[in-house]
Amino acid sequence: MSIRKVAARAGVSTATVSRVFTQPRAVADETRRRVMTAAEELHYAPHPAASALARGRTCNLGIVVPDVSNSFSAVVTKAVDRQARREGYALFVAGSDEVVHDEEASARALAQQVDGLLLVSPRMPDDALLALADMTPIVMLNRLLDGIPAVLTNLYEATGHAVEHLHALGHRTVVYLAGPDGYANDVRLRGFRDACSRLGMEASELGPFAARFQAGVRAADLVLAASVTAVVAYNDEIAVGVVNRLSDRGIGVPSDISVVGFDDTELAEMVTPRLTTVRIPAAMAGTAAVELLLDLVRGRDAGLASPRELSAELVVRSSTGPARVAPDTGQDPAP
Amino acid sequence: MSIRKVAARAGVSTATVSRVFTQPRAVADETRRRVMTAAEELHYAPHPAASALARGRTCNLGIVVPDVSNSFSAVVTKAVDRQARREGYALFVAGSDEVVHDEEASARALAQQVDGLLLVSPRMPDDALLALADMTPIVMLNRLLDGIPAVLTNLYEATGHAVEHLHALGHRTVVYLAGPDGYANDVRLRGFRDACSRLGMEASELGPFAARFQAGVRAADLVLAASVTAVVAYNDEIAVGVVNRLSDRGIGVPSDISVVGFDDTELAEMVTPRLTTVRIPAAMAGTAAVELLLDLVRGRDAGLASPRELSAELVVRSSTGPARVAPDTGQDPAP
DNA sequence: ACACAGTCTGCAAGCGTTTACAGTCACAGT
DNA sequence: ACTGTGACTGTAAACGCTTGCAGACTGTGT
Repeated sequence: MSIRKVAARAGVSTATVSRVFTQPRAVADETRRRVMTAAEELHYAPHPAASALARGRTCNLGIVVPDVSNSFSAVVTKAVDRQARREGYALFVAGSDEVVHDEEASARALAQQVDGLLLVSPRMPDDALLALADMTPIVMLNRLLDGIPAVLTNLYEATGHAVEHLHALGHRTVVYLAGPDGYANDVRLRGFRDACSRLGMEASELGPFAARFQAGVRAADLVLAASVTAVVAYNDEIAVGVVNRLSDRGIGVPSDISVVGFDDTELAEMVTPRLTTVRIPAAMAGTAAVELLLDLVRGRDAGLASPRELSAELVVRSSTGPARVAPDTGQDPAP
Repeated sequence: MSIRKVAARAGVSTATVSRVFTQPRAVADETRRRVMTAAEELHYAPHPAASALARGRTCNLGIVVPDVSNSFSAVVTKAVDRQARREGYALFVAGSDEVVHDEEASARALAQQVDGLLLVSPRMPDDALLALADMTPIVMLNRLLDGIPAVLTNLYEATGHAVEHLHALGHRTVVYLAGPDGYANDVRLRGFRDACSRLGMEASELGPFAARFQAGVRAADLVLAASVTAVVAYNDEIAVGVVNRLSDRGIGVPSDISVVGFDDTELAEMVTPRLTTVRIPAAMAGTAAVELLLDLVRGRDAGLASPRELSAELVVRSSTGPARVAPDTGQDPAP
């Protein structure tokens, strides 16, 4: 089942067979048909490794995500997979489990055998990223670094909207539940702090927490001890953990405490109360990232200039509501 | 950065460099050190495609899942990714979106460039599977076919337990919400039917539904029209959709209707009420599947004999409870 | 008739590794 | 001194495909 057998059977040279599969129009109709027939009869399919070796490209892409089973990552991956396949590329996936070392190792390993690499919320140091970018084209999601194309969202503003929303509901003391260190957390945190100080709200922070449900459950008790009326959580999973634990302890959401999440994963609509959350267009980001990446792969120098920015937006549902009169914080609202 | 440059720099032949990377102990210490130094200085790393071509193996595995962003698939994928990496393999992922044709196409495409393939709940016809198995070693999850190794769960029994559980709670009319056609649905359905008839329960079926939340929402109204007191749903997502919609319509779960899901995804603990569900050990299945696959790849003919069976079990939570007196079904219980 | 362009095909040299085989060398045994 | 052994290294032929180059052929314009 090598190209030679097919060539022999069709009575042509291997070059012709190769052309039939890579540039069909360069071959006469009659010849092409003969070759195709022979190929089918022999169940021939070109050998990807050989092809990759000869052409210097693999027609494979790779994606490295923090957590394969995280809903946000999964949605991104799904979109990427879809778009990649549509463009004729197969997709490697690797999860780093938030471990920087593994992330870097996986990325380097994949870099060898792909035409381009997608890094979702990478946490490795800048120079590691630049080194990677030297090996293969890369595009990042949710990370900013000069010289590396990226797809971002206006999360800073959207976080501000979330805080404004809480402020408008009468909340004056808010806590931010941090996720794993990194750009993704930084931008949320900055948006949170800036908005709070702009609006004169009392802002505090807890964490970092793992971006998981159980971490949220754990966080809830800390939140309660912090005497706040509102919580902004790093992502939906943490937010849901908080909500569940609060409910278990008899604290009403949003009657006693309001909770805001991030991502707008499917989860947000499934839990009770439905989660107010900052929607990040994960699927769109995945698709856009693949397009950007393929532009690079194909030599168009798009995107290096300025990162592509998508719009995140606050989705108000039922986990946020009017603030209760603040618990004994010792300070009254306006006189 | 080819092996030749390294060889030149280290003053040895390419064969020696190659050996340093593939069978280090076949090279004298001193030589090995020289080669390593040269390699590092040149940032050399072996070219995977060339290596694959020469050795006939790629050190890549592939997995095809019905839906990348589905929680169950994602957990399996995560475990597979982890185990594969641990064994020195990179992982291709492809989602079929439940489309049989895409599933088969993806699988065939991947089969070319992997040492082995994992098929999660494949829905393609038997002969397509056998054809695939001719191209590359494959292992299936949640599908049974003579001659192809698989990892299964005793879902038939576990489904029986779910029905018994409902029966014990006094339920006599149950509906099963079917998922996409295929083995996974079949085994649930058989377990459901058999248990119902064994226990003398009135069983009905609706569907098939897509294995998604929204499909469950839609199903809920059909359930209500069917005048049953209990529901067994194809998976957790559908179950949660049902629960949510029922709640929205003022129907209590479990006070009015009990709901059972499948998979025991993280979701099950996050929603209100927490979901009674049949736990399928997804991560364990993924890990086991990789081990089985690698046994095959490495030539051990394990697993062909009988599929590896893991145990699924009913996890009782709060979405099931004592049956209400049945609505006007026109028939009384025992006289 | 002849030159020329255009279309199609084949030749053969890679692409970067691996590995069977053979060669070299040092050393131990006789 | 000679052979045998083992440890190490090099030679060179694959692996299966791509592609620049050139040759063969057909048809057109003059």
